[in-house]
Amino acid sequence: MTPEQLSHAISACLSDAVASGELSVEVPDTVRVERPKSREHGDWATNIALQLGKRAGMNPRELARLLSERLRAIPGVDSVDIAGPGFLNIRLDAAAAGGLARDIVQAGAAFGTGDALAGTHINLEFVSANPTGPIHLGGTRWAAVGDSLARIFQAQGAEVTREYYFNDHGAQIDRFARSLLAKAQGQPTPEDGYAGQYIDEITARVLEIEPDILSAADPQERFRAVGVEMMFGEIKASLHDFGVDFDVYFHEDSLHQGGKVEALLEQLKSSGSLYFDAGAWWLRSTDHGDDKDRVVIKSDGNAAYIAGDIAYIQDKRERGFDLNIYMLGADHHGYVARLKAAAAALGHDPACVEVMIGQMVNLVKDGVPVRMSKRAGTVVTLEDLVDAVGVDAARYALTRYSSDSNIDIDLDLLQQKTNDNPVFYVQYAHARSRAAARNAAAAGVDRSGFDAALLTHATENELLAVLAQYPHQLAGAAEHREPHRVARYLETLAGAYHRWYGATRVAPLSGEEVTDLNRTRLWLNDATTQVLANGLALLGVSAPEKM
RNA sequence: GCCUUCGUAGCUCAGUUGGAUAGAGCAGCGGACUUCUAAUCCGCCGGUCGCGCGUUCGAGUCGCGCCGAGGGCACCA
Repeated sequence: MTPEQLSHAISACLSDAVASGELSVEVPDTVRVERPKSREHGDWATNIALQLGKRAGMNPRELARLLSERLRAIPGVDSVDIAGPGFLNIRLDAAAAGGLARDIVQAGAAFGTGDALAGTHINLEFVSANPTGPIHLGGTRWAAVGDSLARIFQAQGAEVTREYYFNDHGAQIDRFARSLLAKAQGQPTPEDGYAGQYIDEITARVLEIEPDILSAADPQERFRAVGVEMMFGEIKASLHDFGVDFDVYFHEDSLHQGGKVEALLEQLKSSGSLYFDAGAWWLRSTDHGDDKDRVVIKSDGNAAYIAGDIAYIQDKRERGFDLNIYMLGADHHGYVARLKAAAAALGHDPACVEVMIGQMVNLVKDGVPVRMSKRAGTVVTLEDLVDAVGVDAARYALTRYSSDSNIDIDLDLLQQKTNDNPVFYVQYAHARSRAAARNAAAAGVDRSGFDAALLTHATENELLAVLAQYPHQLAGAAEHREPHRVARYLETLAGAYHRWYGATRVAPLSGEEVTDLNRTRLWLNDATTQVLANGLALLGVSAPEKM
């Protein structure tokens, strides 16, 4: 019996009590069932009596008593105790708890998935780094977190489009092109230009493709066209090697081609969505929490940058997305209000725009923060990180922390102490369970028999309980947009598995006969393998057969 | 000044939407492999949850005010 099933059973008990007239309260849709911190408090606990006591006008302990009598009658429930102010502590019999092992194996990759987001079309925009250089650590964090989040959404039934917005329209692209041109001409980096080894490399490659580029009519334009395309290629390749592939690479330039932005702005002007003041046209972003309204059309008649954002949202809506999520760095948190205001001006519900603000990744060297500067060429890139620790460790390290917290990356430390990375703890649990299965097979243990009542060891009770929490953890990760919950859960699961492994055996000792206990434990072993694999897949981390 | 994120063990961080005695890893100390992987496990040590009020049966979690750290506050893109 899973916590979900128990939750439903408790709801049914509440409804029954209402029907019999012993209770008068609105029965909630879901009853929260938790794993108590202390094992003395049973397998599962609920505080539902405390929550409903006031609304029902009843002493919580009395309400708990009504519930406990009904719960005891449910098959699989071993005992129900009332504790403290009205907690219900529930114990299941081993057979009821152990059935989960078989359920998980049979569900396979589908175990843990849900339908909370079924039918929802989500546009998830992340990374979106300017094509003026390689992806740095900040972008790498969003690549890992964003891709994982996309996988988590899909596991809840959503249709997800991973989108990358290329800012290839503005002045920073010109600076990039000027930097390439200057390099090719043997001149120093322009005042506001970009420097770094990658500039040298891109320049050299452009010259290789177009040897006569410097004598072209407009060499800077040629460098812009070829160099930017080359940078796109580099970025896409790095992300692909990182296990992140976008469905759509959206070019800002495409919004401006054919006067689309201008036409949309005219429409907004005439519909009264923008207002005119002091020679400029403004967006009412203060309605959505901004400090001040934002200029959309400057007094010189040109569109401000935000005009592109407005057109972009409109484009996304026209492509049919219910939910448009922007993953931005903390240095862009001021964009939240204007993006929501943009949606509102277009006549959309601002709730269709959701902005996730993630904190910064800092580079640390010998315990001292180091400023990363693209122009100075001191950036640490996605490729640097992968070269140092590999894709699995890099993705895991970036995904296991809440996006709300800053993270410090010390490249030297990561290189020296890779074994401290918890990813190995989780991966090892998977590899170990696979080894246990191989050995079991060699000893003649198969899954022909299953008797859940045999799973009585304390570590088995614990492992089953942790396994049972996976669907809820996954749903929470999707709901809160927090992939780190999956990583933390996997660490807990790996711990429960390692303890079980140390305390029991799947395969019989040599000379012993294969029993149903061995077979049943193989189910439990394989169930753990499955959940570890399912969770690691959501993080984009491999689940090795051997380590 | 305003907005925003953070402040939990020596260090890095969780904390299941307000529950019972606040957890894990690392670091430190002490144990466990003549049988499925010791990249593991067990034990010990370690806390005024930044500070103060408030909300209520109950606060690390919610509200307000301070203190401290990071990031923002353009008719730039």
